[in-house]
Amino acid sequence: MEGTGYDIKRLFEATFSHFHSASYGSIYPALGQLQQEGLISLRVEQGARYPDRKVYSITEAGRQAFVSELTQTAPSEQLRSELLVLTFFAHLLPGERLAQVLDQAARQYRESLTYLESVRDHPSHSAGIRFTIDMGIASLRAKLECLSTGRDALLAGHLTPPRIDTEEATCDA
Amino acid sequence: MEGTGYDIKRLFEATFSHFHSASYGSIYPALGQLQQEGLISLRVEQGARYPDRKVYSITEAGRQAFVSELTQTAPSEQLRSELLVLTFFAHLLPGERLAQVLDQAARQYRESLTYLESVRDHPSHSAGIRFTIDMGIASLRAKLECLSTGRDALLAGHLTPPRIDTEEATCDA
DNA sequence: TCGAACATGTAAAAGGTTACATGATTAC
DNA sequence: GTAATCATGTAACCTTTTACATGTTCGA
Repeated sequence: MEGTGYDIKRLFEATFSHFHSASYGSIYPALGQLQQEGLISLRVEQGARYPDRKVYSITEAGRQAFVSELTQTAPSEQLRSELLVLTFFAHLLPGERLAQVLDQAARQYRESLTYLESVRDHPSHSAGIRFTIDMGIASLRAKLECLSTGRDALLAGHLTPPRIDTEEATCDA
Repeated sequence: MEGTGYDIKRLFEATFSHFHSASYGSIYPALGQLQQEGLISLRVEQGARYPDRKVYSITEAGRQAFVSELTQTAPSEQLRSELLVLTFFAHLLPGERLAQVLDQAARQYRESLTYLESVRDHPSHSAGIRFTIDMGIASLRAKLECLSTGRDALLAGHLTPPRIDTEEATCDA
C-alpha cells in the first residue's frame, strides 16, 4: 500500500484501464491534497539514481476514509462511446469510413481482450480484481461478437439508400 | 431533422442513454453557439400553449460539418465505472455492502436491458440505430451473466481473511 | 546515440454537471 | 390540487485533460 504518483499512473494504465483513467494532472495535485489532509503520508527517497521519489503510503485515517467513501457512495457508471455515436449516424457516413472505424474498433477490443486474458490468472490477484477483469473480458467478448455479427448488415444496408425496415442486424438473437 | 433543446434532452435519455449523456447546461449553450455559426437555423413557435418553442433545424453547412466531424475524428471510448472500482477493492468492504452493491447493479442492468430490448424492433429505426442498441444489449447481457456467475465467488472469498489464491471467479471460461 | 522508462509537477483551458430561476399545461 | 410534462436558460462550480517544463538512466 505505497507508491509514487508515477506508480499510480502505471497502475491505472495496467489494471484500471478498462474502467477508469487518470492523468498526472489529476494524480499529483490529489496526492498533495490527500497528504495535507493526513490521509496519506510522504517519505522522500533520494535515490542515487533517478529523480527523488516521493513515496506515499496510506495512513490509518486514510484507510478509514477510503472505506467510508466506498461504502457510502452509490456507484455510478458512465460511458461515452464515440463509436456508437458514429454507428448511430451510420447512414450519413461513407461506407469505407464506416468499415474502417468498425475494424479499428474490433482491433482495439481484441487487443484489450488479449491483454486482460493474459493478466487474469496472476496469482497475486484477489478475487475482487479477478472479478473486475472478468467483467472487462465478458464485455469485450460480447462487443466483439456483436461487431462481427452486425458488420455486414451495417455495411450492406449502406450501399442502398437508407431504407429503414429491410435489413436486420442480428446481433441480438 | 429538427427539434428543441428539450427534444434533444429526451432523445439523449431515450436512445443515447447507454452510451452518452447530456444535460440542459450543455445543450442550450451549444445550440446557441451552433446557431451563431450558421450550422443550425432557428424558428420560434409561439404556440398558444406552453412557452415559446425554439425549434432548431440543421442547415446544409451544419450537415456537412457534422459529417466531416464524424469522418475525421477517431472515435474515442471512455468509461468510468465506480462499480468496478468497488469490486477491485472488494476485500476492504463489508460483505453486506458488497452484496447490496452487486444486486443493485444487476437490477439496473436488467432494467436497461429490458428497455433496450423493448425499443430494439421499432420499425422506424435505421440499421445503424439498431446496431447501436444491439451493442448495448450484448454488453449488458454479458455483464449480467458475469455478475451472477461471479457473485458467489466474490462474497465467499470474503468471509475468510483475504487469501489470494484459493478462490476462482469463473466468469471467464 | 537515441528512444523509452523513470520521475515530478503546474497552468490554462476545456468540458461538464448541478442548482437555481421561471412559468404554463395537462392528466390523475 | 398536485405532480408530471413541457419549455428555456444561466452561473457557479467541479473535474479533468492538455500542454508545458525539466532532467536522469537504461537498454538497444
